[in-house]
Amino acid sequence: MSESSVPVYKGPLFEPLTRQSASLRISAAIEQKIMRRTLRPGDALPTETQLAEQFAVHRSTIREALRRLESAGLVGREGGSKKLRITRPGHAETASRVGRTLALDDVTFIELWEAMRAVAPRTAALAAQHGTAQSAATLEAIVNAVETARGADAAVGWVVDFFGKLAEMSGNRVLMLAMQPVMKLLAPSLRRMIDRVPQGRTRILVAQRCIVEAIRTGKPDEAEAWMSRHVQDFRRGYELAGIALDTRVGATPVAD
Amino acid sequence: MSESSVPVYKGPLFEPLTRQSASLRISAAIEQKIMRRTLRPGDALPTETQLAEQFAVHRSTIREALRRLESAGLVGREGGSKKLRITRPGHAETASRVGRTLALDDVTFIELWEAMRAVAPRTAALAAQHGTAQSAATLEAIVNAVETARGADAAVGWVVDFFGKLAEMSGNRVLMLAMQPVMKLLAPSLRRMIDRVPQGRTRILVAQRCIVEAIRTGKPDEAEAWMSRHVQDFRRGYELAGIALDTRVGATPVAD
DNA sequence: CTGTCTATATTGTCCGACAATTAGACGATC
DNA sequence: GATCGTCTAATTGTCGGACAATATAGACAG
Repeated sequence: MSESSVPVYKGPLFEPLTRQSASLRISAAIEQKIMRRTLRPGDALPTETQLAEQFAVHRSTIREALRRLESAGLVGREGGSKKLRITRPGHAETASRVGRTLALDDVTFIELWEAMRAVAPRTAALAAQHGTAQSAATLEAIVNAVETARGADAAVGWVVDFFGKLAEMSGNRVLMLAMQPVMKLLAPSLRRMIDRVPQGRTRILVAQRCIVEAIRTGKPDEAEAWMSRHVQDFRRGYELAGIALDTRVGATPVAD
Repeated sequence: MSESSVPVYKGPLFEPLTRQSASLRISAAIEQKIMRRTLRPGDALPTETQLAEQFAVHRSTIREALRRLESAGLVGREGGSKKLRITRPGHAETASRVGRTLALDDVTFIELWEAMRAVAPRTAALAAQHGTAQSAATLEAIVNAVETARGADAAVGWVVDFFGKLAEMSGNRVLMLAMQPVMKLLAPSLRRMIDRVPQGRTRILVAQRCIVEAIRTGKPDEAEAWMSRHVQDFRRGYELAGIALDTRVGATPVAD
C-alpha cells in the first residue's frame, strides 16, 4: 500500500487565529487555578473589585469572566450568598447540559437505546459487585414505587430513578454521568410506551425485580443478563407501541 | 413491605430562593428561544446594542448574558467573525465539560476503563454496521498513523482519534459524546503505559488492525469481539506498567 | 450566649466613552 | 467580470465612574 493511500486529516491549513480577549484570558487563568487544585471547591473567590485590581482590568471585564465560569459550573454561590465560591461542577448540571446537547442534536430514540444497551448491563453487573445491602433495599423500594405509582408519569419517574440508583450503586461516576441524561431523554417516550402497551409496566416490574434479586445476592452475571433482557424489552415495547425507532427525542421539550 | 419502608427522596424542603438577576433572565430567555428552535443554529444574533434596546437594559447586562450563553456553548462566533451566531452546542465543548467534571471528581482509571469496556465494543459493532468504505479507509489511515507516529505523545493522539472516528462511524451521537471525554481523560495514562510497556504499541496495532478489518468486511460481531479484547489489553497493559487501577486521572492536568 | 441593629462591603445594573477591528460599499486594476 | 485595495460606518472589547439594593460583620442590649 503506497504512502499516498494514507490520507492525513487535511483540515484548513491555518486556524482562524483569534486573539483572545482579556475576559477570556482571565476566565482561563481562574479555570486553570481550579483545575490545578490551587483553588479548591468551597474556597471563596476574591471580590470582584479585588480581582479587578489583581488583573489590572475594569470590573466589567472581571464580571464577564465570572459569568463565563459561572455558566461553566466552576464557580457559583450557595443560598442567597453574595460571594462566589468554587463549586465542583455538579453531576446534575453537567448531565442536564449533556441532555440539552443531545436534544438539540435531534438524537433519535434508537441512538439512546443503543447507548442504554451498551451501558446498562455492565452498570448492573458493577452494582451487583459493589452495592451494599442498604442501597439494594433502596433500589427495591424504588421498584415498589414503580409498582404502586399512580399514573404513568410517576411510574416513569421512578423508572428513571431506578437506573439512577443503579448507576450510583455501581460506584462508577462515569457510568452515572452517562446514564443520567440518557434516561432523562428516554423518559418521555417511555411514558408514551407505557400508555399504549398495557403489559409494559408489568414486564418492567418483572425484569427489575429479577435485577434487584441478582444484585442483592451478589450475582453480577445474572444482573447483567437480566438487564440485557430488560433493555431489549424496552425496545420491543416501543415497537409494540408503534413508536418509530428514529423518533427524535428532542421534539419533546426537555424540562430544565 | 409496609409503605413506611419506601423512603422518599427527602432533599431540602425549600430551595434557597434566589431572585434571579436581569442578566440571568435574559440569558434564560434567549436560551429558551434556542431550545424551542425559534432561533436555529447558524442564525445570527442581533447586535448587543439592539439586544440592549429590545430588553430595555444596558449593554453591559446584555454582555453578561451573552458570555453566559457563550460559555454554555449555545452561541459562539466562527472564525474571527464579530457577530455571534447560534451554534449547536459543539460536542467538543460539551465533551470537554464532561471531562472537566469527571477530572475534578477525581475519577479513577478503573472507572474510565469500565466505561470503555461497556461502550467501545458496541460502538465498534455499530461502526461495522453503518460505516462506509470511505470512513473505513480513514480509520485505517489513523491506524497507520498510530504505527508511524514518532513519539508516544503523537501515537496516543492517534489512538484517541481512532476511537473518536469509530464513534463517528457508529452514527450514534450519544456514543460519540460518551466516548470522547473518556478517551481524552484516558490519554495521559495511556501514554505512560506505552512508555513503560515495550510491546504495548504493537498489541494496540494488532487489535486495531483486526477491528478495522472486521469493520471493512461488515462483521459487527467480530468487530465487537476484537474491541473487547482491545479494551482488555488496555487494562493488562496498565497492570504490566505498574499503574495502580485506582489512579486518579484528574491529577494529570487536562489539556483544554 | 442569643437576638437586634447599624455601618460597611459587595453585587447588579446603569451611563457614557473610546480604540481596535470588522463588514460592507465603492472604485481601480487586470 | 473578477479580484484587489481603500474608505466609512458599525460593532465589539474595555474602560472610568456611579448608585440602589442587600449581604456581612461588628456593636450592643437582653
